[in-house]
Amino acid sequence: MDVKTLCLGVLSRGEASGYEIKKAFAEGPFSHFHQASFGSIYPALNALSAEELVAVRAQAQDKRPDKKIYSMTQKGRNALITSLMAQPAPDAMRSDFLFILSFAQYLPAARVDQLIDQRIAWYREALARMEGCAGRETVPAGPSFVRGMGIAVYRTAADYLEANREQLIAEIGDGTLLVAE
Amino acid sequence: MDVKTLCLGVLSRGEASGYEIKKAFAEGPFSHFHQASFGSIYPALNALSAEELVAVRAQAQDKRPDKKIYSMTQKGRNALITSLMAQPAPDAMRSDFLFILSFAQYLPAARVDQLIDQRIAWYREALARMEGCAGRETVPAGPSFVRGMGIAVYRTAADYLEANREQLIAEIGDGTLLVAE
DNA sequence: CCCACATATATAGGGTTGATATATGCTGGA
DNA sequence: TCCAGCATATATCAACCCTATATATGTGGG
Repeated sequence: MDVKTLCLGVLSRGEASGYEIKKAFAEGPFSHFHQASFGSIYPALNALSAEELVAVRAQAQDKRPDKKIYSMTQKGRNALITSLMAQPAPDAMRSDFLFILSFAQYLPAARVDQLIDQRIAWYREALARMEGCAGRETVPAGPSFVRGMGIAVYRTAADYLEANREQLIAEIGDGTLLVAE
Repeated sequence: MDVKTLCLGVLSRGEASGYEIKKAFAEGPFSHFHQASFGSIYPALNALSAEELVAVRAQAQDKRPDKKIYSMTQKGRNALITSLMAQPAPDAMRSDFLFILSFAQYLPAARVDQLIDQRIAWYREALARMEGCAGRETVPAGPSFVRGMGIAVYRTAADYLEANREQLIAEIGDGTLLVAE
């Protein structure tokens, strides 16, 4: 699933600028299962535009770069459906947090404690965001299902950290550092 | 967390070849929270070798390329600890599956059904693998904690899919395709 | 009052993935 | 039995993507 397809997906929900598409991945409804950066979004929008899968409309702004508002064409809609029908790549998680924790026995207990604190806070914040954006208008079945899964998984993760952190801290004696300072 | 650090992490558990490191990310104990490909592992091992963070030992093999067995040096051990003490990058999930499902209302119900089937099977298989590798030898606190979290999260995900799939299928009428054909 | 942040687009540089190349033994289905 | 596909084992390249940076300015908190 390349960034071009991800952009088409966002645009299928309504017109948007590159900046707004970025926000959809940073904080919006796609944030818990896909991300994309400016460095890939802007070239992708140019390519989509060249292929006529999206249309551009420049909105002049005072003392700012013109806002380029993109909207999906019928051709783009067809291309999106085709991509959605293709076999999805296997899911992938990347977590420096879990990688680091898998070496917990070599780290100071205070450090492990702090990392878990931060991670729980992050999950709780994400959960508040995801649970908060309910209710306003009727949500279609797809987004509702996906959102529910995100909430269930995040809640499990946060609960696990809270339930098992003390045991982990207890088991890693502070004297087992690989390097003494 | 670049691939060099990930390789050091694998090597901290014992010497290994590039091929074996790849397997640790594809099916091994790191597979559910990090991945790395040959295209990044082999250059990373060369760089680590040049920096003397790992040592290489060539094992001649019959009618096969020599197996290069890497082992971590004390310098490498220090470098790993330093990396583990740095602030971790935020966790990220990439799931084409969830992206596609968030457009479920535009897809044929049979397709959605099939995708969920595949995904549940994938989770169950991963769970069997993760639960299976228990018991053999005493597992340190870090890996045990991380493994437990992976199991908890995967089980929640699989259970959610099984509990909510029928409702999703029921809600997406098959006549709402964006493209006929 | 100033620093940090939000808006808004764009690009260069560097890291990663996925596909491909090379070479061979083993195994399961036709 | 034969062959296709998979596992072992290393290596490289193009395509893709992320991080950091550049540019320009309004706004809000300390």
